[in-house]
Amino acid sequence: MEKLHQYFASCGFSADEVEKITGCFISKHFKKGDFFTQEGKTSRYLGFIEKGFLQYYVVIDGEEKTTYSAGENNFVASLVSFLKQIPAKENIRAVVDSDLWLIERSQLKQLQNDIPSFKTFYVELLEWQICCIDESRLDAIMLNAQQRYEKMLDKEPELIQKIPLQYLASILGVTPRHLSRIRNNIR
Amino acid sequence: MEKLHQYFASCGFSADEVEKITGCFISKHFKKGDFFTQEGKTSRYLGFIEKGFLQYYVVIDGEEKTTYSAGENNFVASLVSFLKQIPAKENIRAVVDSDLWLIERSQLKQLQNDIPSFKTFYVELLEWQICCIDESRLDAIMLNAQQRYEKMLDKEPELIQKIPLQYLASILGVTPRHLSRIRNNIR
DNA sequence: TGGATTAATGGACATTTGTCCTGTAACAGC
DNA sequence: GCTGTTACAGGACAAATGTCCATTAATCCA
Repeated sequence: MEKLHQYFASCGFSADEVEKITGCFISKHFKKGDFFTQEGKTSRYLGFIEKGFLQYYVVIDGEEKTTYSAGENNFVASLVSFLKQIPAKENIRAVVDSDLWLIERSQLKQLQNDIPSFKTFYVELLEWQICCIDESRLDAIMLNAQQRYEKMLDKEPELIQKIPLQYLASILGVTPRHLSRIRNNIR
Repeated sequence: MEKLHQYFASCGFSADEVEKITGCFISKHFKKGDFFTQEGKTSRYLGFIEKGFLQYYVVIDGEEKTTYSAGENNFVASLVSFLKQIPAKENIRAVVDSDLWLIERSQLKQLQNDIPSFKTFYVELLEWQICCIDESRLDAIMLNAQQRYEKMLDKEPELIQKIPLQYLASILGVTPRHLSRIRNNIR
């Protein structure tokens, strides 16, 4: 069974509701490097990551800086753009081949009208997103680059094999040169 | 008129609703240095900053690291603790004398039941909080310390007079020694 | 499959930022 | 007003991280 179904089933929706909800999503495959969101374009979809990993980044002085990243079983969106329907400030791209489920903002609102408990679910989803962003923010402040690398090694070991190191460096907030030093330290 | 009233009036609530909503808040004065939230304690209140400025921080190896800060007309809470009702990971304290309005989570839920449009308001508040956190996160990544200082100089000039420089340094994510260098550069 | 392109490693050096410290100024309480 | 305490500025040095580059390894695709 797909992770999307599992996810909504585990949120306490009935089988019928899960069908109705997941029916609002369309599936889309993203090849490594494909864009989910591009800077300047307004985000139409909220995505659920069935498989894969996505990186949020901005370009400053021609250099890519990662602002966030998200893996399987999580939702993905340029939140400010999607929520306010304004052009995105950031890019989001798949750093490995990824399978996503997409839903439009209008359908998300429709579900809130059609299924009473969905509004509560949506509030909880927003609260959850806040917690996730918060954790990533605390990590960035409380851990140094090596500790963040070790945390990633621990949480997503297989991912580190798949992502090009230059992306990984950007996700960790350091240069590839410094990531090379960190990897050397650990050995 | 208080900023709290103005805030809810500007959100489109009727005069009666504004009265009912603001009636759920209690006012509390925080002297410079007083704690709004302490690490390890579960946050009971969501606060609205009528006047003042608050700093969120964690202590690592005996050193305070600021994770977020909030000024007038904004809400304040250790969000994860308040939302999930678990012990807070961070401290929040007033860095200048501050006046807050406090509301309990249960009353926040009650208002959502009593005033239909309040649930929508609450969703928008959460969405707004996400946008605020997001902006602070992007600032931390996209700007260097001097640019963050200049942005603060621009946005909150009077605040910089009032906050002890050691706090300001922590808010900017640098040591006091380095803040001294930055101030020197700008002159 | 071979040649061209891209990615990873790590040396040498530069820059940024932190640590430790000292002198001075501001302030609080008696 | 004196005195102990705390806050601020900045020198000297150290550590962390970035820049630039050359070498080697991996990957792509005609």
